[in-house]
Amino acid sequence: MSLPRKKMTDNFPGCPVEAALGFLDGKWKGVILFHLMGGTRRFNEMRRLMPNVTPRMLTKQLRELEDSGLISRTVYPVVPPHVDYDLTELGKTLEPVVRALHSWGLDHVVCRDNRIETSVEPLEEHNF
Amino acid sequence: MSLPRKKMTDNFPGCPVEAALGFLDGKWKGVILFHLMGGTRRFNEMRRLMPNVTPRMLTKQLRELEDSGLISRTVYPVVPPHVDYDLTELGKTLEPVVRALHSWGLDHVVCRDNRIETSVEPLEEHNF
DNA sequence: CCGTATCCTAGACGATACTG
DNA sequence: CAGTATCGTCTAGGATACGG
Repeated sequence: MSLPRKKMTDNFPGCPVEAALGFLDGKWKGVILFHLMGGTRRFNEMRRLMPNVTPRMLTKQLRELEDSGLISRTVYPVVPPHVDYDLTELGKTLEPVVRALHSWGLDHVVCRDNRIETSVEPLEEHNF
Repeated sequence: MSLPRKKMTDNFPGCPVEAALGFLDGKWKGVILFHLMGGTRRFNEMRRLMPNVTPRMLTKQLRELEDSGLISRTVYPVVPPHVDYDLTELGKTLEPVVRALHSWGLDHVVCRDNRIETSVEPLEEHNF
């Protein structure tokens, strides 16, 4: 039986920090989680929040987060299609981590246009 | 505090979370920072702490962290060579982030022994 | 002790176009 | 609206060997 061929040498994290970062690996995962902390989001809503992410990459990162158990994908079989993305309970446990990252970024990095972005129009207020 | 940039050519992050993660990008940076939180470390000391990292990769990640302003490298011109790595003041500001990652890893991931599991929800396998 | 020097490959990431 | 399908580039990361 062929196991998914990836190098089996050190496939597994040797340290909790490495393990945790493994879940955030990927260019957009942290940002996706951050935006989902503001509540349910739909696909094109995310695209609007993250204008530089191509649909292909957004799909890929969302699927990986879903496979990791951090977010859920809910499909409503209607026309036009309606898909909701949410944090799972496990995903919500990452909030302190994402909050710490966000706080550090605010304190130590100047973002594009010198403008600080927060999640746009959150369904629930979250003050960081 | 000065405003560090990884590289001048880097795209500006569109979100503080993305910005912060940019500094931790790389397979071993988080773990390196974590170990340096325990105090000054020397090169081969780090190798012992991270047995799976090749010297090439360790050097590379250390240099990038240094370029980011998160760690300092102190060379003592003696024989045999003696080099100390430490967190800078900026690097120390990342401690809450690294601690959050570490804590999450401890709470939700079981490392070693060829298995990785979460304690919250059943997870499919991960390839790290 | 503390690294470099080469060489190599998988896959991450992006651009663009298309679809049920 | 919410994605796929292709194709292409680039580089992070590893294996191995050597050097001051």
